[in-house]
Amino acid sequence: MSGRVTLADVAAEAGVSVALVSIVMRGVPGASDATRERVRDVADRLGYRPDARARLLRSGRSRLLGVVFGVEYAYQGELVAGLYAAAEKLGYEIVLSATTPARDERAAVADLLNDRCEALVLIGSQPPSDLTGREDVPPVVVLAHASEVAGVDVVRTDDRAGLRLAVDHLVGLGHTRIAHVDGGRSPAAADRRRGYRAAMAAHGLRDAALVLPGGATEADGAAAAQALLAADVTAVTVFNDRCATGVLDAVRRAGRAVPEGLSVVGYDDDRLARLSHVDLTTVAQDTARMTELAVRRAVERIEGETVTEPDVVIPPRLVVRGTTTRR
Amino acid sequence: MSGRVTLADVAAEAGVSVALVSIVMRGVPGASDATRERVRDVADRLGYRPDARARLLRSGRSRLLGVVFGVEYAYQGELVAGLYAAAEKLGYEIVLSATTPARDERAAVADLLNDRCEALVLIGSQPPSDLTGREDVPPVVVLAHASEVAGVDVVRTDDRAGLRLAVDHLVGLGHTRIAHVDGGRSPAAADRRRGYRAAMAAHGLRDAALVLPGGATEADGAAAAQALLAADVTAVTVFNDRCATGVLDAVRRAGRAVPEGLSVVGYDDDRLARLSHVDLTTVAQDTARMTELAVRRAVERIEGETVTEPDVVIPPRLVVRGTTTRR
DNA sequence: ATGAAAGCGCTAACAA
DNA sequence: TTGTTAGCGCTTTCAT
Repeated sequence: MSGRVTLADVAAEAGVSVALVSIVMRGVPGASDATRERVRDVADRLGYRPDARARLLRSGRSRLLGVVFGVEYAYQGELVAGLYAAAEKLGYEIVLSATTPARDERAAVADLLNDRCEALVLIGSQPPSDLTGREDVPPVVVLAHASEVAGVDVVRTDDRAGLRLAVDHLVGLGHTRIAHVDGGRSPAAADRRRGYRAAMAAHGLRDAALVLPGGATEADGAAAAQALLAADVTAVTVFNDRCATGVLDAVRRAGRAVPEGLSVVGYDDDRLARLSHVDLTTVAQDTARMTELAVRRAVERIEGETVTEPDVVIPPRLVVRGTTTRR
Repeated sequence: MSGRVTLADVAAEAGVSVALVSIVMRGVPGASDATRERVRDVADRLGYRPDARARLLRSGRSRLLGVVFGVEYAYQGELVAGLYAAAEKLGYEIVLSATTPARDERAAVADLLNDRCEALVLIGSQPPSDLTGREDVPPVVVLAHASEVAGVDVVRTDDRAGLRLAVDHLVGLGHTRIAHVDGGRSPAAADRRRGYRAAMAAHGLRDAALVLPGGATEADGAAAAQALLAADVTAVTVFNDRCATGVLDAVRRAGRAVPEGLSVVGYDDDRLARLSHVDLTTVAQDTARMTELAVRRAVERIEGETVTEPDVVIPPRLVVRGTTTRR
């Protein structure tokens, strides 16, 4: 069995009180260096591991940050990795709770709540109704997309600006007939679609705007490619890189060259886009900065600091690669 | 704050003892239906959530299954989803601990151990040395690849048989010059490579066997494509579907048609392979069955049942799609 | 069917 | 610097 060795065991073996061992294990002041070393030795030898639960129970705090994410989305994985790093720096621990096709965000959140997380970070989902209205609920930070839900913090990329960047780039290359493949019900889809429309309008291209139904995955992109080929366009902005990859592949297989016959811009700059054989022009989100800020915000809320701006918006960055060209 | 409502609060409000509320909340016998209903009502109204930690602390058991997985691998995500489902059926809870580029399996496992998980399921990694030799360590189940580590259970697909299936299929189509793109340091790579070699030998093609260095991602596959094009082969088996996708794309962009100029077989049957525009012939692992068996095995160990076969091997299944053809 | 009391492993006051 | 004590929220005897 795991964790059979308790503080008391270590204390007995080292010939000191449990309180002293506790002090040593936590690394707080209040023990002599000699004792410290001896206790550490004994603990190591016995294979002592602090019982996270007992510790939290007593201290009244968990220092736990709950993270809800979709286990099938690689880009969300990158965010999770960033959250781990950021949390560690601030002395908090990450508790993961995945959504799956059979497990919705409500279930994911419930687990986190039972674990007494001090704040929740939501990636790729909106706060379920459990989290709103109730009084005894921890602070919530929505990461990487906007949220209309009242009382939650948001850390996100300026997706409108992102699409503005994409459209500007394409217009700069001489394109005017530019379509947009939509993200469907994905939380960030609406913002990106609006950004596309606004950018087109800003270039006097309001009437040329064309939004095609899409989604968040390669299959959605491949499906959208048919409509895209039928439409009279020379360029397209796509909801995200996964979807763009699908577009790319289907378009090429239909015999239309990219970028010569069609310029394609993705979104996210995920691993996929950077692959040399994909080499996708895309809008990059500053993942490291976003995760850092999300954790910082969560901690600010936990520690009761006053937050002036609940909606933190990070500027995106255009990464020009090989799927766009002058028309 | 979360979880401010305690058993005692509910008890006071309902006018009963905490012990009775505990009985009701756990759904065990020992309370009248009337009381049961009243207590439940009060608990709901107060928004009571049992404190997982306190509960575990006292009961001595956690009913927690720790899962280590790589957050960037979609296929592992499918396994995680299956584990959630299987664990729920048996009344266990899943605790996720991700490995990331900055967080190795040792760190991931340490967290799980501190959480007092009663068993560990490892996907995509081998047990770190912390887990071996020590006495006070929970049972470990390695999922989806073989392990040489003593004392751990393994639930995996018969990868040798999987490659046998792939090679048989290609030979049946008339191919004899068949290469294999390797999985590099991935835990399952060695087995698949050996399976490939054995299958080639079985067809009298030992001398035609050609193993090319690859890896687990699209980029690795794209890189391997160069060597593949230079080699005099008409077909290739690839370590996994992600890598195969990279191969596919790079090969086609080099002007070689698939399957006409090169037949390609992947491995995993992940979402990627099923996409209509990828349509990859591949070896499918029975994900649902594997996760089910992994959880079952973990629970058997926890409950001290005698296990006769520590290495559970599931047969793979060939899924013929559009990337293979007669030569 | 219900309640009182002990204690899980730990931390936090406080005392020595 | 070190030890003593109380108690976190819950489950588990054991009474009633």
